[in-house]
Amino acid sequence: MKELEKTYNPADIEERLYQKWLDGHYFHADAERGKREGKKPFTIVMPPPNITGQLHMGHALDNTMQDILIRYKRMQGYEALWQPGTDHAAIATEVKVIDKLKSEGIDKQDLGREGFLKKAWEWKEEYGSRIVKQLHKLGSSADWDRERFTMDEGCSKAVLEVFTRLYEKGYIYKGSRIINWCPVCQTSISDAEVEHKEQDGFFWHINYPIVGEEGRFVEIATTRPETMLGDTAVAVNPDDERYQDLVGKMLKLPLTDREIPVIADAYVDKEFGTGCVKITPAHDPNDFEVGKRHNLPEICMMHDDATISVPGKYFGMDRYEARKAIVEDLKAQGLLVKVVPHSHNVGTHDRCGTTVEPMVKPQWFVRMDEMAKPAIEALKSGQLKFVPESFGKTYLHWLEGIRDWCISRQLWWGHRIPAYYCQDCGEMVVAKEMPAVCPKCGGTHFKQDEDTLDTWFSSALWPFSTLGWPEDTPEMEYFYPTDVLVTGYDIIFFWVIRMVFSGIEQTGKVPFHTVLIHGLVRDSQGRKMSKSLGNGIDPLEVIDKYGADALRMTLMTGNAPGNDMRFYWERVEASRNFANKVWNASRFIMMNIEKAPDAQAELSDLTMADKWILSKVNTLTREVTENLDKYELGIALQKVYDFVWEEFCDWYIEMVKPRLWNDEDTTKAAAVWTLKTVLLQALKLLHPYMPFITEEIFCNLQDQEETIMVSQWPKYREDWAFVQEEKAVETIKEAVRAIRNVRTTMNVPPSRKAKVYVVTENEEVETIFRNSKVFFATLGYASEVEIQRDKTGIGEDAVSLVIPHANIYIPFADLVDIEKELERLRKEEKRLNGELARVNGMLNNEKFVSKAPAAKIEEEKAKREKYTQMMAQVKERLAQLEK
RNA sequence: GGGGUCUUAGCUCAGCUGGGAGAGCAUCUGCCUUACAAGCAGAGGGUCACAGGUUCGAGCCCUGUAGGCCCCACCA
Repeated sequence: MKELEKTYNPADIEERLYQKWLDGHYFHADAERGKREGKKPFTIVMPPPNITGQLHMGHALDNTMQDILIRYKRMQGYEALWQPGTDHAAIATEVKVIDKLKSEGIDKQDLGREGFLKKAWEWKEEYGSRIVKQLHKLGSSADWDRERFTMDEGCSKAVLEVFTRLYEKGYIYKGSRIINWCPVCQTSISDAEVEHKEQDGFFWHINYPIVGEEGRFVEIATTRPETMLGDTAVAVNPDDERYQDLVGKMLKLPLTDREIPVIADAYVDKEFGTGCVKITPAHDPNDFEVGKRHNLPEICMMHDDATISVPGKYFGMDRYEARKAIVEDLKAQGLLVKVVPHSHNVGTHDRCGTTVEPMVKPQWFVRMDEMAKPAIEALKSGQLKFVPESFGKTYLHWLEGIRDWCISRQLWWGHRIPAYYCQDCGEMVVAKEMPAVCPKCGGTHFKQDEDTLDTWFSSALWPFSTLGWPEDTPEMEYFYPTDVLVTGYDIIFFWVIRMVFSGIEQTGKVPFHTVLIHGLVRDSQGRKMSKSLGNGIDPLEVIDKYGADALRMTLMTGNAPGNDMRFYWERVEASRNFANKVWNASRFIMMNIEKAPDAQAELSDLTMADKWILSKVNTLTREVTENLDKYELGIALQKVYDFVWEEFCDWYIEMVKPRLWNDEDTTKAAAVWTLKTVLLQALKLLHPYMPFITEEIFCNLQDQEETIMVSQWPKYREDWAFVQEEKAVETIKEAVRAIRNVRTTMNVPPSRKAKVYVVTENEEVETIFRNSKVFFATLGYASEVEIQRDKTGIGEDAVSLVIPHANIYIPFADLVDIEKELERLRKEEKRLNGELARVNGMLNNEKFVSKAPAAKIEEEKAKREKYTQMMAQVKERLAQLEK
């Protein structure tokens, strides 16, 4: 056993212990071993962090929660697999690599696809493991032997398998649809990647001249005048009396030489704007639908970078530049009726903030209607559960209104779409490998589709692709479906939903039964932590300064599932203080173990105090286990905290000191045994939250087991439930608190000891106090303690305290002020009066007595008895003093 | 436009199936008591947003109101 430092210094132990765990392969889960030993599997797949990522507070929270669950289950004897890995993060990485190349003076296009991918892989090799190393510092007990990457061989194989299967089933198709286009990233993006932002803009009212009717116009209102270059109609509501005669007429499209028809479509809201809507099928999703219904031409009027592509004056202008020019020209021609300020929602790309441009392009889509159904059913039937439950509604709402998923991206970094085009006849073949011969023309030259897949396509397969699917691996058989998925509410749409329907479709099973949702970690003022604001706190800095345990604890205290939390240094300090408390309590115990190194004790050897704390830690064990099973991680931690600090340190350790200091004491061994036993058990309950400090102390405290990580999670024991002793100690605590309280109010310093008389006629209470004299001495600053049946020998100059079934008298001769005594007693009388009024109110209520549960009634009756009895004592004492 | 969520002590937040309002920090008063001053002992502080309802009993369940936050949505 080593001597411990006076204060806990995490930096001294964390790295060493993590290395020990790695060397001991404690993180490793094994399907064969699990099966052989008849263990139940417990599996969590880690949300793969982007290879471009740096550990931030969100990761720290997410992974701490997972680590807590995994460590807990591992200690409970499950074969616990925490499957880690990283995500190739298509756009994010491509952008990073492009930037890096740019700084070296290299252009992506010059490198060509092959050359670029080579650079991208180099980038991945160099930076991809950075975040993994950072996760180590957090103490994450993931099975790093199984670390995967979304673009590794196995995951890529799974992607090919899923793509070809879905294609054959008709669930993946290629088509020319209107999609969200990012003009800066130059790629299509999915609906989920579009973020709607309220923007102040204008409503431009423009007159479109009616052909053949000089001087007559149709007034339309638009927020995007530049798109008129792509207009192919103007629509009115078929029931709109104002415009009945216009339908079918032709309009001259200003600034162009085109004429477009007026059509009638129910999509138009008569009440909104002018009731006339310009239709631009190629640049607006609604107009696209209208266009389909009316067979309108789709005129694409922009290049991929959102510059104007129609020949003429505006050609090559940026869309906003063109807007200005067009408005000016309309004004000049007298066609601009008015400009009305108008705020509206604009879709932006969530990665770069660019305003998305709807475009019609040939893209690949996943049909969602059929696959959404079982995913909805999974939640409704209870096979899938969200914690907290309300997020289930978010999930359902999205799935019920889901549209087809655009999965193709015009990027190079990612899984290339396995579609091959015959260079002779143009036939398209979807296959896992490039075909040798064209099934249609027999040609042998093929070219693969240039597009890659949405990065979420591969993440959607993560729960099974990482376990070896599509192969029949032992891991698939044993660990799948997984158990819990832990993630933030911000990626339910991106990831959780797609994993669920992919899992059901490919494996026939819901990939996990519980989704544990957490909120965002915000700054002290409640703002989102962000790079641009510079308000982020780096978890690694917190670890350096206060240790990983303090960071983890800070993230878990007072945090309820799904709720955002604020992070600030004072909270870390509080956590650090707790770690130090645990450290010092352990230090105290170790110093005393030396006095009885091999202390063994039977339950019958234990004193009242020993049994009390044993009973307390036993109850704690049951409650913490229940809370953890319900994913109430914050509550469980709070309970361990309260137990360790208040019950164990502030009361039990203080109560036990006299026994340790007295060489004659025959119960010393029992005390040492209890201290050690209770501490070890508390450490185990705390270990999932604070793995490092608990491991260090555990190993210093005993030498039977080499790590707390795989020690057995404690169980509730009937033979450790000591009801009587718990009650007795509570009585003593109440008495001690009353004494301390009165001493403080009277300004008596601890150094001034005083004799304490306890007067009681209750035999049970008398026995308790008779056996507890020492506690009055050490905890209540008593010089001597007399337990007696009456007031013999107690002068009138004593302070008196009323506790249940007893009076306590402390002679403070010179300090006693009768007036203050009376005041104190009257205050107590008032309090008791209030309590009695409440209890009587309930018990005198017939309805309460007839309807409330019997146990509740008994409880209230017991209280009434207690308060009545105390009240009698107070009254008696008051009467004495008032004389 | 729809949906969700929050409103509890000066601040930040817990509060499990309804049964006498809690923690941390901050404040005030004493203590360097041989594990810990990153500590010990004590104290003050709350019509649980508001209004109704259900119930013997509501911070908790239901309805409405006000305010905050979030998500979704094609009103040009």
